[in-house]
Amino acid sequence: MAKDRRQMIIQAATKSFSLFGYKATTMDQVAKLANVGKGTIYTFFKNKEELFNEIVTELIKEMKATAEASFDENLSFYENANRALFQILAFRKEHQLTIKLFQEEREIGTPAVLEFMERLEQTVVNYIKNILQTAIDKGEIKQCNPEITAFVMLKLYIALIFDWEQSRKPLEKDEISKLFELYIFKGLSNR
Amino acid sequence: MAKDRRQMIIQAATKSFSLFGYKATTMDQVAKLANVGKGTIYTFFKNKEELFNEIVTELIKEMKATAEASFDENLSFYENANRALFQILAFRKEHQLTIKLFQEEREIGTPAVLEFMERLEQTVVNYIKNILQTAIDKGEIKQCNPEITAFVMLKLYIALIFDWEQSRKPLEKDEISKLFELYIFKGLSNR
DNA sequence: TTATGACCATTTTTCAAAATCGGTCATTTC
DNA sequence: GAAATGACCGATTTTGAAAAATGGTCATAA
Repeated sequence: MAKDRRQMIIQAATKSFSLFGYKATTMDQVAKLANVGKGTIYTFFKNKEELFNEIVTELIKEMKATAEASFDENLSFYENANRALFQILAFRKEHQLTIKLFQEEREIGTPAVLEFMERLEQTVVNYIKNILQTAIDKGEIKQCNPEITAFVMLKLYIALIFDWEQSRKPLEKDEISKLFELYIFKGLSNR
Repeated sequence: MAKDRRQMIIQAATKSFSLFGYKATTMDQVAKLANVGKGTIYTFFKNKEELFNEIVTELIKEMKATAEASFDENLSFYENANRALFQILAFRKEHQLTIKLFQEEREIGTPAVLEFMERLEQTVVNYIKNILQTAIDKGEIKQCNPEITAFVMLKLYIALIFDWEQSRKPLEKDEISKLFELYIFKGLSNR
């Protein structure tokens, strides 16, 4: 039962963060869930925030892996970007930990959680940026600032998936995909 | 001094809302500023929220007028949309009342203020929607859902003006204009 | 050497008293 | 007598001090 204590602690903390968020998770709670003394946690992690960082760093890695897994060399830039963003935002919606943290960001604004969100956004933007750079180099898309473009693509996706359904009927997956193509890729112009 | 009491009250309330926001403005405060008894306010306005609505309705009208003033029949759809959105978001940044209300939305989330924000967004989307519909009818741009498109355009503008400068160096006005043209109008595709 | 939980300083929560608020209406003003 | 007023009311919010809880430590136990 008490084999790899470090793993037990991470498991327990993940569970608690997912259920209660960062702020409402106590170290006593984690210790109890992990079946270790509280002091033991501090032999593996400097403090609560580092324990949290360990977990969310892993989460971000997983998200990146999911996005990368959906990448297909033979598909167009647009197809790949669309897939990547969709995977990432689907991940957000499906994993209890990210759901809880998004809620905590909005409702409490816990600094550690805000930092995580920034890191997450930066990671996504960087990933899309790479896809963009490749497409630019291949001449598949116009010259453009990859950082700003990646940023805009992410914001567009968030607008279509999250913001739109704040007040209107949610859009279907392939509707979103079509709109994404229209706005960012093809452009509205007829000339 | 006590000429048009209604105007005095509106002036005083506007000042107080601009300085302290909706929640932190008291009816006593407004009465004092307007040099009237508190009861007098209630002979003109049903309650605090209606006084507020009167003022922000006027504000929204002004914004719309500013946007409409910058409209030029002879310019392209892109030019007009860009001008309209720029005017509107510049208005936001320059008027003390909107600045304060945006802050209150983020920091407190006062219901009356949230309602105003929704109304504001809806008005902007509707206005852009009209410009879009005209451009579609003229065949200047592709067939598209004008509501979603207007929504996306607004969100893109907000992303470029407000969100980007949360963490990075603000973009210049003509940079934003160029990016807007690139993403929404021309599209990234080289094919 | 490693694990632990009683312990500590600090922060957060609680909760009741006090203050403040939006709104009313009997009285005053013109 | 119509319009204006501010003392007043019930409801909500703020305050502040006591109590509880929390992150982190470290002397002791395993």
